Amino acid sequence: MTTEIKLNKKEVTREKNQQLILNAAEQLFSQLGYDGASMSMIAKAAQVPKANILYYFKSKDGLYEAVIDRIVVNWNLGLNDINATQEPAIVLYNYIKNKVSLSIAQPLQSRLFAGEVLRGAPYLQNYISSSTRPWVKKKAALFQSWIDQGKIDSVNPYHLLFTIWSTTQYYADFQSEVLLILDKKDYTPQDITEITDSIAQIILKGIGLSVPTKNE
Amino acid sequence: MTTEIKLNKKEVTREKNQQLILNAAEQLFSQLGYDGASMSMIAKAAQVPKANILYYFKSKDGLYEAVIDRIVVNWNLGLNDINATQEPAIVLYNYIKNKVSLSIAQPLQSRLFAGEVLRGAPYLQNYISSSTRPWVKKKAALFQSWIDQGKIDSVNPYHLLFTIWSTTQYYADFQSEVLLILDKKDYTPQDITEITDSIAQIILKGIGLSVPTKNE
DNA sequence: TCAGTCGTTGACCTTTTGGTCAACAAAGTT
DNA sequence: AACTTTGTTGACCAAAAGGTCAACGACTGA
Repeated sequence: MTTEIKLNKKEVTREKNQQLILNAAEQLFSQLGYDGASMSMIAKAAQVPKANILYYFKSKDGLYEAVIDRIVVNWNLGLNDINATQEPAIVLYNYIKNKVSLSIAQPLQSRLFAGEVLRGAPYLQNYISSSTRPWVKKKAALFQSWIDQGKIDSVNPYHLLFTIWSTTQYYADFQSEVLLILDKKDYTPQDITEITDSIAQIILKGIGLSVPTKNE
Repeated sequence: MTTEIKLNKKEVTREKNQQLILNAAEQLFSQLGYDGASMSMIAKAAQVPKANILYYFKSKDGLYEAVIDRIVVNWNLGLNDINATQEPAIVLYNYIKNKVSLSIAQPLQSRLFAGEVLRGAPYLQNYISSSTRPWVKKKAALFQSWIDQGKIDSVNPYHLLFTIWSTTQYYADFQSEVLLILDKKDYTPQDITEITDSIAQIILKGIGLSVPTKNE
């Protein structure tokens, strides 16, 4: 029964090497896109022979899918942030705050994902249809119930969600443009606070709420 | 003096062929990215020998830059939409409406641009620094003056602009995701109205304005 | 200890890449 | 008509792409 407990030396190094490769691949795919990043570049970055990557992941496609799978798993962990039991203002504020933090903390993943979607999401269609869509549907229903109870203004729940996503992801995906315009080298902690506040203020007030004061 | 008036047969076909090539290149670069689209694919799509493209544009880089230049020129035409003389609500509403229309009418351009920025904007840095940044600065000053006059709420003007950009572009750049979630094949005219209304409602109310009734 | 499995890797393969070139066609100039 | 300039294009090239393979190394289990 406990077959997965004993980790051979082999299995340990296997896991380690795979993560090493995935890290390098994530970095390069995010920076250069699927076609822009070559197997030999990834091999060099991971300090591993190219043939070794092919041994683990079968093909470039396989590697790319593995990279995306890992991101999706990670992101799913934080997806259920929207909790129905609290007040709308608190729920939405926390969701926005978390999304901004996540975007800025993990821009590579956000950008890789964005690049995928930009090109028609060939590797993500299944995931979006089977995971994201039902999740969105549930949250849209929650928003609708808030509307029906008069807790928030009447807005299309889907577009409300898209508005939150677009504004929060923008700072990761279009980081280079934002920083160029703001004439900065990086986001400071103060920037992150300002971004969160701006977005939260506009969206919350925009649907008839006010930003919650600090009593979570 | 009037050397540019007489268009030789040569110059005419030159212009025509260049536009043909640029159209094909725009399409393919937008769909597949810089590295994903190859010269032979573009040549085939434009129904022109590959060597001919190289003759006109010198290199793949040259072609890419030409494609981007054309887009930038087109976009600049619509950039000065924000007009200081009218009421904030009307100005912003029209700007949002135009941006949504433009995004959905010209998704290829929006996505090509987005792909560029995503990868660090290597070909756009100069343009952003020299054109976009000053423009943004001016508009931010206008927003600030509205704030000082108490016409709109106090929000960071830059982030207000980023919010407008992100929400309006989202429907072009992430079209595949949006359509998958909404379970649609294309945006309908009604969708466009709903998108515009949602965004305008949230953002305008979010800064203390109300959506203008139909009297431009 | 000794098979047998799993992992490692340099050499090698085919295909495609961006790009060159030389020979030729077509227009403009005199 | 002769000459020059500009455009056209198939054949070609070196480099790099993704991927295969066979020989070898290292660990495990009996």
